[in-house]
Amino acid sequence: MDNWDEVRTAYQVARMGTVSGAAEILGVHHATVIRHIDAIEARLGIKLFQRHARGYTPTEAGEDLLRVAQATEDQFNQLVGRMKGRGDDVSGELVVTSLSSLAPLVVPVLSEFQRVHPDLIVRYLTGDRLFRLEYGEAHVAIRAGSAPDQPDNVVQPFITQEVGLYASRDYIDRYGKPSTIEDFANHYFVSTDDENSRAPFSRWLRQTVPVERITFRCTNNFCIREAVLSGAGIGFMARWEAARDPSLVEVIEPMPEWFGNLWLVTHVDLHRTTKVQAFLTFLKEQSKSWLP
Amino acid sequence: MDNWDEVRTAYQVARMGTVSGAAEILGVHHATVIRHIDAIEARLGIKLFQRHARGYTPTEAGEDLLRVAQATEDQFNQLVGRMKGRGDDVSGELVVTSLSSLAPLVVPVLSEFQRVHPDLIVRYLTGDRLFRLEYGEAHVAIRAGSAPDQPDNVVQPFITQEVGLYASRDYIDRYGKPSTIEDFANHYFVSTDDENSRAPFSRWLRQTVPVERITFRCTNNFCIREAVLSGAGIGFMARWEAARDPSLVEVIEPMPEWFGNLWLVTHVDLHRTTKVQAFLTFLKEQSKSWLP
DNA sequence: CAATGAATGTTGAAATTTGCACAATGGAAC
DNA sequence: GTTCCATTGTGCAAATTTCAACATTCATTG
Repeated sequence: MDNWDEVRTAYQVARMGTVSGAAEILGVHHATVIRHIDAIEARLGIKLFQRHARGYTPTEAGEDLLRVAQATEDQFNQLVGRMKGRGDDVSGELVVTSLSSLAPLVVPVLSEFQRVHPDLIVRYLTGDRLFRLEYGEAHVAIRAGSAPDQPDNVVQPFITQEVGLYASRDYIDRYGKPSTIEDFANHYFVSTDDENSRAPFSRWLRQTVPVERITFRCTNNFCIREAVLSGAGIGFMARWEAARDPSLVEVIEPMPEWFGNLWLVTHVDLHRTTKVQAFLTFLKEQSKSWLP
Repeated sequence: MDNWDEVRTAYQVARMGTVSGAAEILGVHHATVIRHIDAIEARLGIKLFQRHARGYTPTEAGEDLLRVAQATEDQFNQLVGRMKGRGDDVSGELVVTSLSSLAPLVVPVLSEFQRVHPDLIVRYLTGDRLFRLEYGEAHVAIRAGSAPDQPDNVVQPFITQEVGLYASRDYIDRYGKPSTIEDFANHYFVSTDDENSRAPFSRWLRQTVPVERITFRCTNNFCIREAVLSGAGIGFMARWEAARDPSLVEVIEPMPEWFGNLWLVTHVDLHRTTKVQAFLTFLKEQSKSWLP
């Protein structure tokens, strides 16, 4: 069965009983219909219709085809309905990925978004590796760093990630609070284990503080937070993150050069879909409350 | 969903994940595949695939289409299997029509044929009106008279219907047996009520015997037989029919001009099918035993 | 019984689709 | 980093399909 259009033509002829009627429904010339029928019969080597001057009467095989194609048309119509519906409202899956450190911000938004759209299934992917939009692994990505520049991706600025240098009250009580940057050489610092981290505050720390004073290093942002809270040293944290914990003390006034930008990235093929757009506007709206 | 071929193309792309792979399976150029995908997406206004350098990844809608089209292909393959199977062996329906007077001959043949092909459903149509092959009302017709000459029908000579003039022994005992044709004027005859009957023996009777001597007329062949058996008069019967009843006496030697030909007629579209051919050869084989 | 109308069937011209050649892209391996 | 390979994307000619107009057939109707 190499030509589904011919099946469709034969189906309409079987349904109508005449070539002309089928041609009108299909919106083609009746000669086309005749040729389709001749072609499919020749290819299968089976007569589907008995021809007479008053029309085409399906043979047993033709009746069988009629039933099958009827079901097929129903299936296709339902499919289109589902696809159109999916295009117009927000349902199905929404797959979002970000750095795991943003989870405390993103998860409440996703949760609320799901509550607004009960038909939606939310998948939030965080992990070591980057989930790739171009393979359909995610619909929306929240990325950090300099503006990504992939041709198939639609990138828009999201927020500026404001960070500060924090220590726990315990730490201040024990070692004092550094008053100047020069004083940093006498303190302990918590940072990422990745020496190539391109986060602006990481680079600033590497340039400003002697490496031997970075005495606690880990790969995961949650660990850094825990380390700072437990008094292991001074470390960078997002301001919104630090604000949640009253035991944290801002060591020095934040410097704008620490701040990095976050970007909202979508694949160009999905960017215009209602679902993705709905989520993007929702996300931007919610994020306004993240900064004072 | 106006173009089922494009659905099929999209299906293969979703299955393979690449345009090239789909093109190879479909036996078309990859440019064609790309154009089909573009066309169906444009028509539906829905993205089915995310394009990237390593291939096409189906979106949700694409996955949905994949499932539906997969089922469709299965259905079509099963359909072809059924149709081919039906073409190659003898099953389904076999619809035969004839003059009702031939039933005693035809029914045993049909019965035996059905026994040889247990999957077959036999429908034997006899009735006042002619069942028409060109509307698919029957697959095979056994017709009498001069060779039918319809363009869509395949006609082949079947047998010569040999008839004779019979009377019951009762009748002979009562009225004697006419020795010559001239003697007919003193006898009683049974015949059809149809004055326009074109059966050769009917015409011969109308020309040979005074109409007032045709004293028993009926529309049905069975009635004629019963009338002759009950001694109502002398009447024409098929020789095979008369041979079954020992109480019948052949009044005079049969004349060849009484005999009419029977024809096997099939619609041209069905004539070459295995089922019809199998029945025709079976019927001809069996009919050899009808004549001595 | 002739006229009518609705259907199929056939032919050449037009439009659409397809195939081919080549360019461009991006990932993977070395 | 460079090369290789598989893949997508595009312009143009060729092949195929489709359309339009006619001829034909057959049942119906007045």
